[in-house]
Amino acid sequence: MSLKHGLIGLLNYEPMTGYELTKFFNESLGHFWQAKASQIYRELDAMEQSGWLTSERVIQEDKPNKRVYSVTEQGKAEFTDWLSNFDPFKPHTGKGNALLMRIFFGGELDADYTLKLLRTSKEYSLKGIKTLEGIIDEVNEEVVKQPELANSAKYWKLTALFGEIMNKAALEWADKAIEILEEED
Amino acid sequence: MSLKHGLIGLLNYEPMTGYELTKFFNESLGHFWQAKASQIYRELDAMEQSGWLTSERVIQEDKPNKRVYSVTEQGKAEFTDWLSNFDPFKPHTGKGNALLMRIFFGGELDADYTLKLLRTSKEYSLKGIKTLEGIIDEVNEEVVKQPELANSAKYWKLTALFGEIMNKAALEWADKAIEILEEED
DNA sequence: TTGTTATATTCAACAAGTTGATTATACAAT
DNA sequence: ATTGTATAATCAACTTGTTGAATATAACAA
Repeated sequence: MSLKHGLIGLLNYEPMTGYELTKFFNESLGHFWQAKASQIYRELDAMEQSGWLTSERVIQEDKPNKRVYSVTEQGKAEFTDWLSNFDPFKPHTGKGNALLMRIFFGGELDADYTLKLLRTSKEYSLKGIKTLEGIIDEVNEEVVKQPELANSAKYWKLTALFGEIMNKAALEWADKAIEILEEED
Repeated sequence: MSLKHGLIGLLNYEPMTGYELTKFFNESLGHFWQAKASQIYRELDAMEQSGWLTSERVIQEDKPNKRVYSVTEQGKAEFTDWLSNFDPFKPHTGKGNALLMRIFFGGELDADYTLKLLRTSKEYSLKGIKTLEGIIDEVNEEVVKQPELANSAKYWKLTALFGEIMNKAALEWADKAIEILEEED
């Protein structure tokens, strides 16, 4: 799971309450991953149980009291571990985009690491493009054998085309990202 | 949920067993949505409970016996309903891509419907591009205020750039798809 | 005869995410 | 007084998805 790690990543910037985290998370990583407050509070609790976080009750007078979470050494170790161990070839399960989550926190590690990530991601996209072109060819062959499928097949190919275009875009992005990271040396 | 509807969609082509469905699903829609056999059998069971499917035990001599699922009238109604009611502006939760799932089964409806879907999807992408450009601007403003964020911000912007490029690609895809669907009139 | 592959299904446990309501405090505006 | 808004957190129920094993039948090959 990466949500937990995304939360640690943000708490690493500065200690926060669940309330603040919820807003911060959805504002910063929100364009590729959103989480509900109820889930975030639950994860926070679980991470405290695991010893990744500690919390402290802060009494307020102008507002309701709050609980501020901080990352422990163990939590930091876990985060760095998560950040630096990524296999883009392992089909990413779950909802969000674990690659982007790691890129987001790229500033915490050497630029070299992110560059490596991006280059591996390019290979992944290249592989995807080939697979999808293969799928389109297969569908075309099927239609030769069963011409009555032609109409349905048109739509099937549209979804494969989507994948192809998206993989090409991901490739383009990785190239631009590499350029941006390399240019300022 | 769309997995259920994807399964009905395939069963609509022809009645199948859970075993066949699992393979068929992952081979056809697999490039944007994958499901494990254990989940598919569970959904099949749930849909039979809901009256969307009926099943029949088929005794085989050369192979283990099997259970063949067929779509009921109620299931077909549910499927058509799902297919023709889609709000691309409702942030799509869950894992797979519900838009693509609908496009995949576009052959079951008027081409006009899919065209409408694609045009709405374009608006959605356009909106996304603007939002992401806005995010990049905001991050840049933040960096002016807090120059020490510059390094981290570089990575944050990389994720926004990803979103921007992806949305542009989705736009490009929708245009091509519209072209393909329109050309053969 | 033993192992392998393909067919076919089931199940328990867990992890992750969503819905929606509820509770509480405090300030500001109407 | 009441309504609205922001802050702050909690909870139960449910849905969706993953892991991984277990069970069973039969063909086929070593």
